[in-house]
Amino acid sequence: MALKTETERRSWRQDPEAVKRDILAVALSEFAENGLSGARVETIASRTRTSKRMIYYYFTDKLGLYTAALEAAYMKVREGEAALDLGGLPPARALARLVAFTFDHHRRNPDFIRMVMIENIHNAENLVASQVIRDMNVAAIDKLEDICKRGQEDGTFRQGLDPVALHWQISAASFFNVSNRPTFNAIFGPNLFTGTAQADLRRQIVESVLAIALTPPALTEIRAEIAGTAAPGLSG
Amino acid sequence: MALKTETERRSWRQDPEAVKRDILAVALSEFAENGLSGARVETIASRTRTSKRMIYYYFTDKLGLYTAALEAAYMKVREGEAALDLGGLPPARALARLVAFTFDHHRRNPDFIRMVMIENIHNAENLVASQVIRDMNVAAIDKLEDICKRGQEDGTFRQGLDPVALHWQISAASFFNVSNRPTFNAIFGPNLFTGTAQADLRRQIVESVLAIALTPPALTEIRAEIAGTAAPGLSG
Amino acid sequence: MALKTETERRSWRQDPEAVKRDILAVALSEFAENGLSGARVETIASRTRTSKRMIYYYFTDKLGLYTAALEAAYMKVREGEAALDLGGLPPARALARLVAFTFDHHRRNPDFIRMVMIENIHNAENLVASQVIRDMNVAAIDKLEDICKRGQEDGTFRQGLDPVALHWQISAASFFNVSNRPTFNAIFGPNLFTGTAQADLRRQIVESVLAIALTPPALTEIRAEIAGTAAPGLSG
Amino acid sequence: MALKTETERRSWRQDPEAVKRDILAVALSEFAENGLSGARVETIASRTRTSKRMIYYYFTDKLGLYTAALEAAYMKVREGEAALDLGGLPPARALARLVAFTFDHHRRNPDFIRMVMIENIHNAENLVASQVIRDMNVAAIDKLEDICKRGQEDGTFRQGLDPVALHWQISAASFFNVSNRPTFNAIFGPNLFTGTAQADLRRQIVESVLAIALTPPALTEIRAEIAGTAAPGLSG
DNA sequence: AATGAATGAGCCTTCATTCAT
DNA sequence: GATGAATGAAGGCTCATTCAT
Repeated sequence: MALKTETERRSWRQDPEAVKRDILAVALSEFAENGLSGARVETIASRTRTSKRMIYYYFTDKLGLYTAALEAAYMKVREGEAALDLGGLPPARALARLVAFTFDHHRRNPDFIRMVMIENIHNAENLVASQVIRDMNVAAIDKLEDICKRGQEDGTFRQGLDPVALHWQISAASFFNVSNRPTFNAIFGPNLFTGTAQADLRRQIVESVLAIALTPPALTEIRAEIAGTAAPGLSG
Repeated sequence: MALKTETERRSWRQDPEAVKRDILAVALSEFAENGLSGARVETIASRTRTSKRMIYYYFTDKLGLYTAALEAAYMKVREGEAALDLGGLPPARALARLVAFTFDHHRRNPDFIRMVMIENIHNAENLVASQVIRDMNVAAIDKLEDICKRGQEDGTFRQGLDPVALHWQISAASFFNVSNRPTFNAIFGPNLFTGTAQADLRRQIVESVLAIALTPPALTEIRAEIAGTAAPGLSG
Repeated sequence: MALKTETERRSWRQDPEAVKRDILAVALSEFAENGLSGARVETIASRTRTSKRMIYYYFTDKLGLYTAALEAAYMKVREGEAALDLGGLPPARALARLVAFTFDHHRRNPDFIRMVMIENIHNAENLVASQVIRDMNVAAIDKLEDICKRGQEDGTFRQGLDPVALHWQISAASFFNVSNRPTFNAIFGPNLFTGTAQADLRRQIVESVLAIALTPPALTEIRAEIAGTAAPGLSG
Repeated sequence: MALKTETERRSWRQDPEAVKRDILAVALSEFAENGLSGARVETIASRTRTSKRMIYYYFTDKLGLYTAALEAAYMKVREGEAALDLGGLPPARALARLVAFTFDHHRRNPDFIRMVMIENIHNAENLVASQVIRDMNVAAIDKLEDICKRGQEDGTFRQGLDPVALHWQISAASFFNVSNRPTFNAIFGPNLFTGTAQADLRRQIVESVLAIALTPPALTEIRAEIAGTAAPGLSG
């Protein structure tokens, strides 16, 4: 099969990590597109620089490859999140930026969203089995927890706020925006997914989350602030 | 397989509609559980009172059966929604009740949620192909459109409100609450899915949607109202 | 593959039992020749009038086919044994005939011997799992038990004789004669497996078993008898 | 796989014979357990202190390794037999001891028995190909031939006795006792393989062989002898 | 309308073996 | 001598689908 020339092969031989990365990248895209049972090992292999045999050499079986791809998807997204710099922003502004960033980040990573959808179809069985992913996600709301703590200390955030519940709110809107776009689009048309409508949605989500987290006076204040300036952190 | 007595067989013979319903119910549950490629025609047939041949007789092929199951899922859910009686409620209260109802309704119909997830994985290709479903969904926001119109007429709702965008907001939270429960639960634990936490979430979603739709004075007013009474429409 | 004409196919269509028998006969010969892991489903199928797919349709998997073939081998051999008529022979003569018959019967059924060898290599795991075979074998020493009882009643057989132990003696020689012929032949040459040498071996085995079972006087008597007549029942 | 420390490695480095012995021991046990096609080169390698590559380096291919293991099995057993000291025993007693020893020796070497079974399944093809084994086996009945000669010279053994046929008798019982234990046990229960039953079987086999080899008067005599003494050579 | 039998394409996986260093 | 990486051929098995009655 796979007609690969001898020179092509030599170039990446003896670099197992590169081979694994290559396989993983293809696998991620195939699984994201077709699901666990829908993806074909054959197809994955053919899009790879290596052979089907090497997939089994490095990943044991189809499920092993899927799990590795799932982990890779999480890792990639978490790395992107880590790049988010909330600098010395005051809590309210930091939260606003975090929400907007999440909304944009999810839009930029549809493969990750699809992998999570697929995992949910499978009742998160493989995610549960992966200690790697569970560890990563514990750290995922560190930023949010920090913001909440600071906001409560300086009195701008409500007391009794649950960072996990707040994360749920942020995720719900940002995730749904990508995951359910096909059906929503099919039923109600593409209007909501154009540039300006998406910007409106994002603004609304930021608003809603702030309204949940902030005390009324702090909310009034930041609204005035935002209205008075072009929000540089929200562009994306 | 499944040893079915002759008398059992006769009971539903000559009733093609019953046979189709039987097949459809099984198919829905199997597709919802395993996805399109994950579900097995063999398994569906064995859980049916009929044979595999009848599936092909009535539904042509696997995809035909899947599409029919998808339509059945939508139909069942839309029927449930139709039962919602917003009576002569004033717009704000009607909206609050609609949001709460949607949240509860989605929780009660995980199979429907899963079918929609699966459709999204398949880029809504089969939903697009089904005129039946598209028609149903146009009617799905009739209630919401009516509420918006009435709210804008009596001045309690903001101008320039888009019913579809509002529907998006309502759906996002209600859908995500069911669709992503497995992964969310796996990562952050089950706390958010207990009775009281779910009630909190629902209240928050109602709040957020009202905050988006209502004018500030109307919002202040309904908050006072709700605070003063046990909200009877939100139970469930 | 398997170029089988349409007319060929029609002749045995809709006769599932014939198809199963056909598969089973081929499977028995292939497993006996190559062992469980050595046999190829592909090869079995190609020697069959049907396709590989039907093997799985009727026998679930390779192990299922193997077990069925093992059962078939036992069944065939036990049927052959059932044909042995010990009539109203006195115990000593009946025993002599039984031993000689077993020796001959094993020689005539090398496939059965090989299946039992293979089962022993697999620690009799599949035999243990087959209730069918275990039941058959309980009946296998009925004849011998009857002979022993009669012999002890008329005083020609020793007291305290164990039919199972006697069966062991009979089997050991008769089985080994077939099972170990290849290695024995390779090392010591083919002399022992020629017609006259085999006849000598058989006579010796009959002698040995009688010596174990009979009381000294009865043994002396039957030796005289046998010497005086050509043993018609022992030819083979 | 198998994390082996550098120091471990050095200890047997530069000692090719030790490496070969190590491989051979593992191979013997794996082939004996699983047969030729059932054994996995991978598994053998992993149980070894070396790598898979070394197997091919030293033994060319799987069949080469199997043949070497077969030879090793024969060699080990023949060495054990060589240790048997028949001293200056009179022929009848020597024969009795040889039979008893063989019975015990086979019981102690089930791996060897299984290798011979496997060879028979393969029609002794590899044994035939091994000059080493054929030479060894010619010597295997030297002891027996010597006993026969001495017995015929002193008149205690019958004339016209074939040492090979006698070897066949001894082997049949001793071999079958180990080779067919799994199936026999599965069908008739474990009774025959307990300590006392095995002792009975051994005594019976010794008896039978003596009955075949000795002249009637010599037989009577040795029976008296054995009855009068605890047979020291038969313990095991 | 209904059914058990049959089918071919293709899927996941494994095996013994060899290459490059 | 020694090793991890790599390979092609094939092996067991499953899938949606159709045939003959």
